[in-house]
Amino acid sequence: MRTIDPHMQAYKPVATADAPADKRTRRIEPVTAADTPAAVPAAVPPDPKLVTFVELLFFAYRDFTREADVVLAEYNLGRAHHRALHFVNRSPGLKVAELLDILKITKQSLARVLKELVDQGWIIQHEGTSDRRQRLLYATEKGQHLSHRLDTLQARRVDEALRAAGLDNGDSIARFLLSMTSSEEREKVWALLPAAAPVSRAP
Amino acid sequence: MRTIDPHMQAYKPVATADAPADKRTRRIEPVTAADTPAAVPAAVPPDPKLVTFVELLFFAYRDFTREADVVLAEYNLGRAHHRALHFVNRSPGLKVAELLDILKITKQSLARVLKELVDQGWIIQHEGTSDRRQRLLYATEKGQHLSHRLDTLQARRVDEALRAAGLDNGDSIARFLLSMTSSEEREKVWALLPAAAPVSRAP
DNA sequence: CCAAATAAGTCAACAAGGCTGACATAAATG
DNA sequence: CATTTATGTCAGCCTTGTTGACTTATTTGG
Repeated sequence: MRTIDPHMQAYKPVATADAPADKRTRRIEPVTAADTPAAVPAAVPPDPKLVTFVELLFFAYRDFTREADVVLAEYNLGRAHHRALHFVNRSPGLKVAELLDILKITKQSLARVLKELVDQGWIIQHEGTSDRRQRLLYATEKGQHLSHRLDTLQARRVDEALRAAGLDNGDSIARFLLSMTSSEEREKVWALLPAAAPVSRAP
Repeated sequence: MRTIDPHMQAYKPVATADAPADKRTRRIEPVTAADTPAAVPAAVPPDPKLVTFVELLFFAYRDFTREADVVLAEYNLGRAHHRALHFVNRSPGLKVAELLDILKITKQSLARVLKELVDQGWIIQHEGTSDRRQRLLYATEKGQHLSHRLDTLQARRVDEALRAAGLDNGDSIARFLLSMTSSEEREKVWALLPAAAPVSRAP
């Protein structure tokens, strides 16, 4: 089993074929055709209109990220570097632990990327003043320039899309996207957004 | 076939001056501060409000995909399998070439994933009727069930987000997302969407 | 009719960026 | 002073991308 979360092992084979299957705690065993017979009443099919949004999100993200990739490739950097640099530049003095919580990757994964960013002079680390164990992260001038360049590229695309969608004010879209984040994360994401953010109060 | 690599090159030294390296894979000297001097007029800084959308898109996608991962892990499947299965189930009889164009990955990458999906009975391939070179892709009943389950999961999240954003009708969001796709791709994406799709005409 | 183009598959090697587990170090804290 | 915390590191593995160089059927165009 692939491990996404440690607690995933909890899913264990359930019931026999005639066990009433709870939709959310489904079985695990390699599902054969017999496991999903026509006899099991098919759940209400997902609204095609809603599925459209899922697909649009995929296509939007697919193309959106590729644009920055081209620039990053000039410097032999990848998306992982981009994300780290962006959030560091965005929040100067960010702690490593905070960055980890934003990116939701392991510290070993981040370490590899961060090491390259530091070695190549995109990011510098300063010892924390109140807590000298901390390595506060700052984008160098060079790092700020690159981050700025990438931000501009992506901001332009967002701007064009907002206009194309006939929206001078994208508040509804911001609220939609914020609501798409996990509820447990929403407050943190909201807190991270700039004061001028196009989202009002979190519900 | 593919011309853009989303992942970047190695940190390995490339080509001497007489070896005309591919533009995309050329190793570039570490950019020093001198490469981005103040003399180059600093562009207008990106609107923080627009950058917010970039971040929200990141967070939304980050959490959105993790939800399906949990289900996929039960079957030892990954996101690559999910994407392939989804679009096959969505368009029964899809050609391999079409799927490649949707996913924007190489056929070698797809082959690996597709082989597993076929071997494990999620997808079957039929010889094309008009063109017998084609291997038309269909989700098996089992594959349809899984795809349906994942779609339902994601559709529910979209639905909740639409409601939370106070939108009974998400047309503006659909238009926004469609506009976020590359202009060259937009027509194809639009054509793929179901008739009931919440987007009117492409401009 | 046959040469060339096309649809798809395959082998081999490699890169990027995730992951786990185990351990190291310095500083803060009770 | 023992323990916890913030961070770093080594070693190895997995998924999913990539290139390049073919092969096999089948269709198509001259």
